[in-house]
Amino acid sequence: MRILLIHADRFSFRVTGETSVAMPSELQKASPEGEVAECLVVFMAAEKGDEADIDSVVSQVTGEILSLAGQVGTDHLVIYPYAHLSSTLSPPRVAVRLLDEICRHLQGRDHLKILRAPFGYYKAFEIACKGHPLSELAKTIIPVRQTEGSAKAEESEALKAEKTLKSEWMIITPDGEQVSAEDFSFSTRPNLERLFRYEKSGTRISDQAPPHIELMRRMELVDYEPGADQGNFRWYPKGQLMKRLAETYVSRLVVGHGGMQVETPIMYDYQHPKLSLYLQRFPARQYVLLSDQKEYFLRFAACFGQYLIQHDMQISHHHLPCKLYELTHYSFRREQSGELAGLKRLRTFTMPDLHTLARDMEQAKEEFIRQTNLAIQCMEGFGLDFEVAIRFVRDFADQNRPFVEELAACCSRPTLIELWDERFFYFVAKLEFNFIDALDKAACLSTVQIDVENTERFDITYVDQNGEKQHPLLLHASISGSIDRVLYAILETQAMRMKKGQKASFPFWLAPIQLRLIPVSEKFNDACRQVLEKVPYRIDYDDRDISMGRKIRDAEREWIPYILVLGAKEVEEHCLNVRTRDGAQRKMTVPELLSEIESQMNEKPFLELPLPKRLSRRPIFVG
RNA sequence: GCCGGCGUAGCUCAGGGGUAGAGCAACUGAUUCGUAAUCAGUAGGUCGCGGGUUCAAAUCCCAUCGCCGGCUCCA
Repeated sequence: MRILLIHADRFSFRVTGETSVAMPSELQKASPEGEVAECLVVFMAAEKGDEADIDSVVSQVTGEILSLAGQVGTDHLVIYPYAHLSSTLSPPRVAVRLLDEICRHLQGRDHLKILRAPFGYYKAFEIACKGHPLSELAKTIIPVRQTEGSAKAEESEALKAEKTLKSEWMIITPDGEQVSAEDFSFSTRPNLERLFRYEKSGTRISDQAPPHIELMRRMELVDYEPGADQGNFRWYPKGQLMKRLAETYVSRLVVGHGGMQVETPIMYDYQHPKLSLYLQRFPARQYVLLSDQKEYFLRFAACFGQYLIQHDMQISHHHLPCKLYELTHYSFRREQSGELAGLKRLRTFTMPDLHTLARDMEQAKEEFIRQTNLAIQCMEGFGLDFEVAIRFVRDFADQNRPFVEELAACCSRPTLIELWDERFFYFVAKLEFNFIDALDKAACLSTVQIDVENTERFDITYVDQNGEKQHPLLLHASISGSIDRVLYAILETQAMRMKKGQKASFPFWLAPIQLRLIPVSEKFNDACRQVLEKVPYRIDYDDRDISMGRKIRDAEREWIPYILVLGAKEVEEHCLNVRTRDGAQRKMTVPELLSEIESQMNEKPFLELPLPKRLSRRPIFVG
């Protein structure tokens, strides 16, 4: 940071216009004009690199100012952002933060009178420099990298709070019985015990890579992309198909539940007064994008976009509960590099995000239960097993016993409860469905939360029976959790089955290839083509010039649910020889086969195969 | 982000200061096949990228990127 200090007999300024980095919030913190008699004027410009250690820059700058003010004997200070002091300016966000901090520190000295000029505006000024030896001083302040102990000083309030946060762990059974988690007999719920130990101590033991990583590549679903930032994957046709199917399924569930689907921007103004307040609770966890001079952050969920819509909506009590839904394609979280893990944790991911405005706590609880049931239905559709954890602020749980018991009952399994003495976050209740993977590690999928803070912060209101504006309660829900993570859970589930010696398989509606025709020899290619036309599912045929045994093997390794072998016998008898994942072979007609499949689709979405139907025409994406 | 391990052909991996290796896949040919791998041949590599040491580096050293694990973290 560069500073220029001038001891003056007189100083005045006034704002004349906005620059490209103007932000309205500055005008609330600083005056648009001002005039002082005898004073010390501090011109300053934040430079690139200052963000490496804000605290050190602030303490050095305030040190310089206080020392000079003492020497020249003045109590009047003018803090004046002046970009022209440097040719390597910091981002505006950093500059404003430095200004704020410096002013805050100086204001701590009661005797000082401080006048602050706004950042980001053109200003006219007049100055009368005293001209004595100490009256002019220019300095360059360089951040001192702090030692490791204090490097975490930037830690946000919320994170600090979480560290000191004490919690109690309970288990509640579906019939409402509650015991301390330490005393609960986990013998029938080994995964619940794993979740509890994992949540309580946070340590894990593993020396292997999660098995879904090999599977996602071998099955040609998803892969790393070395040309992108870490945690940004490439999706091959089969993976992209499964992803779209999963997305379609979840979106249909939510819209069926009353969610009004919207789409909101993926990037937001870093200086937006309301958003930046929210962001400060969780610093340095998002991608920042520089466009022209302005900075934007990439959303980490649909919250912002939906808050901003809800703020502008006209909502009466007749409209509640009011639900906005978005499939956030994409959400971005700049996780630490060491935290990334295959499809389990990405930096760019897709997540369904539902926000429900509720009139009062009764309505919020009602919706909470409905959305929990929807999440259960969703997990069943994906064929996923899960363990339930619910976190409450203790007072809320005490005052809402019947609700807690009803929740436990509708989860119909023993549920882990965490009780917090105080509320440090925006929610009073948070339900999670946790998946336990092949390495006994937990990952959160579905979640439902009651938010008691953000409708006020973002000024979201509805008009009640008396015509008065009220802040509603807000429910956050992700019915499936991240779609990428759903795929991780499906693959891990299959890896666990294989470990037990069982055959892996996808739910029929999600299988990229649902049926494969295998001609006994080239002579039957035509017959295959005829069957192909009669089957309205994702069906292909293996016309490669290789042995039949080999074709069977390849189809089995792709986990294809139905393998149809076609030779002289079948053509003659007008039937199909159907091989299924259980190894059985059955003779069936096409209509018989179709009616069996119909029930397996179970009213789930269907999408066409985005690949050539002839295997001989299909390129190879991975080894 | 920190600590540790790894990076050689499209894939899985061997080699370890002096001519770059295998299996599978690909390609060509033979084969026309009855329920988890038909046979033969051909082609394929700046040994992650960048520096350094050396007569000589895939090999040793430094730096960097990526992957995996642990810590931390997951609004």
